[in-house]
Amino acid sequence: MTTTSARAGAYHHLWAKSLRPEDGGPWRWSSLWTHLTDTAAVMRLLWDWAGAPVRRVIAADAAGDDTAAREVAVLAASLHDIGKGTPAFAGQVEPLRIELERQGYRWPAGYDSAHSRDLPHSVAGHHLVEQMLIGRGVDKVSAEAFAVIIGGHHGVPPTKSELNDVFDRAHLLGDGAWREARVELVEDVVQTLGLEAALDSLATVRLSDASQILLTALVVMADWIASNADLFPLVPIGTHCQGDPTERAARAWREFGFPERWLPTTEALTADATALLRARFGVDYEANRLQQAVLEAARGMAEPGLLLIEAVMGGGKTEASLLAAEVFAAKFGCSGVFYGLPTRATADAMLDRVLVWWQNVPGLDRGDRNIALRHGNAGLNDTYRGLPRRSRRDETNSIAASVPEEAPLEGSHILDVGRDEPSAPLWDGRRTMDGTAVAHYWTSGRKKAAFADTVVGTIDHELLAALRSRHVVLRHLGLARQVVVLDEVHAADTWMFVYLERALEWLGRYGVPVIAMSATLPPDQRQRLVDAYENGRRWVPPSHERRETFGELPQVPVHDAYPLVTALSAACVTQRSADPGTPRPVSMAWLTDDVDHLVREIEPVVTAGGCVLVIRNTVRRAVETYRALQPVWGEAVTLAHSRFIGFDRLRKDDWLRSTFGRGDGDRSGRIVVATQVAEQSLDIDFDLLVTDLAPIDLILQRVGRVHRHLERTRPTAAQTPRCLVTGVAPRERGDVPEVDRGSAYVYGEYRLLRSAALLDEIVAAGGHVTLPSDVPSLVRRCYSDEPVGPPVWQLALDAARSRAETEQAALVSAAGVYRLVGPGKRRSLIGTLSVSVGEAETSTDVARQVRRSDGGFEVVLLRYAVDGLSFLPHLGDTRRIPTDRVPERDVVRLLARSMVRVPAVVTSRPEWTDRVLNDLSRNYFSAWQRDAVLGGQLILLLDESNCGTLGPFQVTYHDEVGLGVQW
DNA sequence: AACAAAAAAAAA
Ligand SMILES: [Fe+3]
Ligand SMILES: [Fe+3]
Repeated sequence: MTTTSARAGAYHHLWAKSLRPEDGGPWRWSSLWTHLTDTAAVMRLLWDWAGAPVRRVIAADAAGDDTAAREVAVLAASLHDIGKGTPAFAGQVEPLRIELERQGYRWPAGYDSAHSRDLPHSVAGHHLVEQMLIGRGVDKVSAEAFAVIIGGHHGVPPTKSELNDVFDRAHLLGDGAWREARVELVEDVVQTLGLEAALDSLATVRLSDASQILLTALVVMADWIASNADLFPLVPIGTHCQGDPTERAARAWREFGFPERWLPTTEALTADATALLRARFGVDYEANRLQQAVLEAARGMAEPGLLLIEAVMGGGKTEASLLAAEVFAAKFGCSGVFYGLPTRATADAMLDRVLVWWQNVPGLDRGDRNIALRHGNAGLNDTYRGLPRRSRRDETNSIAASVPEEAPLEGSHILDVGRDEPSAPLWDGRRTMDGTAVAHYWTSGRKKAAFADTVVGTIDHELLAALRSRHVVLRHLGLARQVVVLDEVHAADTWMFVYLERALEWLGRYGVPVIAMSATLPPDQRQRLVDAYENGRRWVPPSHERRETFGELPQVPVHDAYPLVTALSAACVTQRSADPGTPRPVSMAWLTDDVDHLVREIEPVVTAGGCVLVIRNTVRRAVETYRALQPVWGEAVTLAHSRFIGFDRLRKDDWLRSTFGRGDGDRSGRIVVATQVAEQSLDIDFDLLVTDLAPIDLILQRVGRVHRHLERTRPTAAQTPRCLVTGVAPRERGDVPEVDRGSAYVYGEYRLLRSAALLDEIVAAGGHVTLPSDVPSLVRRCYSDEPVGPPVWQLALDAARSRAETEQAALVSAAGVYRLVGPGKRRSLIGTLSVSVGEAETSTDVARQVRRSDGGFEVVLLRYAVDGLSFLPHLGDTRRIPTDRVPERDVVRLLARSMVRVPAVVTSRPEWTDRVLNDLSRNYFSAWQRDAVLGGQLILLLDESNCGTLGPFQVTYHDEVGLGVQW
């Protein structure tokens, strides 16, 4: 439906998109007018999708007027690519440039299409819009706050210096015909969409930083939709797209088939807890005390806030959190849930449970509901892949998902895309072996994942909202629509906590209800979470020059209870405790750190048919212990740690679960030697526990593995649950312990000494702890600085403390370099993602990551033979693996399960790193790079005896011992 | 020259 140039006015020849002809077909294009009006019309539709919380944030800057706020959003969308109306951009495509020249446009002498990079259209657009607003009498601060949405519509807002440079590049901006055309274009667009009032409103609307972020994200999303050539087809050059933009957008939106957002009912606000539980999860049992307490707490929260649930694993927390999430969604208008977990494996498991809830939870919405799984290997999850790929409103109710495409999009060559932008992404691409960034993960699911109503993923996807990274605004928009649930918060280390706090500030600012679940937290961390959320919530409209005075931050009472439910709402903290369950006494004792003593303790238990778990703090110690026990007990000894390929880890986890889980496993006489992998979420039970000294919370977590299943009958030698703590050099009673060096590296000497002092106390008092009632006070004391231990320890404790404080401070400051600025700190987003070279080089620990990397890295472990690559033989798949193309799906899956982490030693010196990377670079297969799972992965090849070389190191792999690195 | 576990990484 096109005709030859129907519209008068030279501005109609400005272009936004062009399509390079394939096989010599005619050029196609989209005029700037078309693209701007399309994007603006899409924005009007997106406004409803955005949901109440997002709209409230933006409307607050427009005197609470939702319609006025929407029109500001539409205006921003209608101007987003105005920077394409410049010689810098418009000269890039020859045939379009020739047409423009015919219309009277002129290019500066010596213009070359490479000049477009000197003035990216986003930066030009920011400049033009800011100048236009200032010309209309808008003050500079408000003008910048609006203009930066245009400046940031490609994911990175411009910096001050980039904006200053525009003044020196006026020739690329263009005057005369260019300026006139832009003025006419804006007039036409504004009139077409009825945006006159919105334009006038900018004189009084000063957008806050939060609104700037959400509006930028909405513009990006509208732009992506309006740039989809299936929904908004390009037309042959010389013709113009016909039809009313609003109608075009409405048709496109229907075709797009985006599921209607979840509109929760008010049922959860009043219904009985047990009735809700049964209806949402299809169970027949009654709601427990914790679930009731959580539901009550959520109902009692008048404003969006933070709900902190400290309780043991398996206490019905997941169900409790989703009931609370439904309450919040009903109260505050959230469209779904973000459920964040610390690992991909736990996220995979959670998807199944959240799916049940998502299918059962009632709503006023009709049709499908959107859900996404968000983590690196989401594409390998069968549940996720099994969900319908696309949804249409007229089909029956089902869950729709955005599942990654099998293969990257090929054959389309949209030319304008980012052509005038520096090509390096803000994210440092994966370091590849030939030194160039080739890490192109491409899946259609990835981008859509942020837009799903409900998302299950790794907690990283919440933490990433606090990282200075390209398109971080999309993460904000996604989360601002949701109730955020974070599980196993205690697992966050110092580095992650830095990001967790900042992310909570922003969530508090957006009024996003947050449910955080954890084992007992030290009071200090509890307070910091509350402070972060509350600090974000306390914002001042940017039009107010003076900062309003708020009261003191609410203090969280120190309450040694477990389980404990802490609720922050409207600047008030309330706490509830729930039923702690059956008290479990466990006897605790020290054990001398050598093989003889260990054997002597294990022997009677094993002989009597019991089973033993030995947890070591380092892989080295675990392997040593395994090797020492094997001569005595042979096959009865099993080793578990993280330096196994995924295939073996799954195999071992399954075996652990079936052998030591509930039910009758073949557990008699068995010994498991493990690192911290056995501390994680496995529901396994042993008759005796031996553990290295660790911070007390982790010891208690490990203690949770001994006599975990109360109903089980035990051998006489293990009638009482016992935990033996070792990993400390022999000492006289009362002496300062000398902790193992590796343990000190992992946990820090200070925390270990404090933990040892508490254990000495326990032993001196009879050698018993009672779970869970003793947990809170022990955790509190281990993580505070209050005096512990006898007087002779104090010197050592003080020294260790000051070292710990120095290290902690260094880590926090390194982690903070790439952290986003908090809400309310800046008037505009200008430069908000940039980090100066000076800052970035303050320490070698500085990294643009939400988790600290230790220098180790993952490799795919494969066997090399003359006729090609194959899997390690014990995987039982003898196929040769093709390297000239992306292998079949099941091969890719097995490749993903052939991954193992190489320890950090190999990169502990730059010269080794170089040699290691050099070795790995030989196994670079360009055909694999376009696969989402394989792209950028490092490959390590082993010979027939499972040996390989990595720079100066020899590598071995054994399916029962794991990866060994020797030198 | 020793030292866990865990995750991330495309655009209009
Ligand atoms: Fe653009
Ligand atoms: Fe655009």
